[in-house]
Amino acid sequence: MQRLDASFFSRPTLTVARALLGQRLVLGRRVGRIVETEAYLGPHDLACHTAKGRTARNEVMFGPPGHAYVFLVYGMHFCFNVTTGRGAAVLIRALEPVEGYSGRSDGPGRLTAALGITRKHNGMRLDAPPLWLAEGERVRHIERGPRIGVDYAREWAKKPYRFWVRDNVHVSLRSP
DNA sequence: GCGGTGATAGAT
DNA sequence: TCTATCACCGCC
Repeated sequence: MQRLDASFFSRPTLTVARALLGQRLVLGRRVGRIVETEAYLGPHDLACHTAKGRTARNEVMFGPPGHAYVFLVYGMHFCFNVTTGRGAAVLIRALEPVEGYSGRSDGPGRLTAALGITRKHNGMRLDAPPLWLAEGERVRHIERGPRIGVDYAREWAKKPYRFWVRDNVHVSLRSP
């Protein structure tokens, strides 16, 4: 499988969020195809963690693009993001299983559990094993809508920064 | 629709 | 130190 490299991640965050659809996320022998993403644009985006300033938790988002930003939410679920630099990142929300694991990987918490992604992967580069992204197949139809669970972000909550593969059954079910 | 769960950040 | 809050999920 062909690895995605720095030139892929060093583009505008919305571009990367769309381009990640159809690509493969690999951890060890486990492989999933990305079918749903959300863009978090940086400190000016009130839904983005970096909107509250630069902290130890979100530090990796200010580093070079193409690294993992992993955090724990609600005390039990890890969320996996791909950094795009300058305080921005793309949340991976759902995977279609390809090989190496069984069970569901629709939803940010479920996909990290399915692949075995935890806090220890935070800050890792994504262009080399064990955790990396590989070229997948082209996506025919992309749909977009508001991001999930960011109602606190006022007008930013309505912006259509969530992207998914049309009619794919592995897109997470929660309605906007 | 609501509770479980714990790290985080800001207040005290 | 205390407390509100949180890119969620599973069971009611």
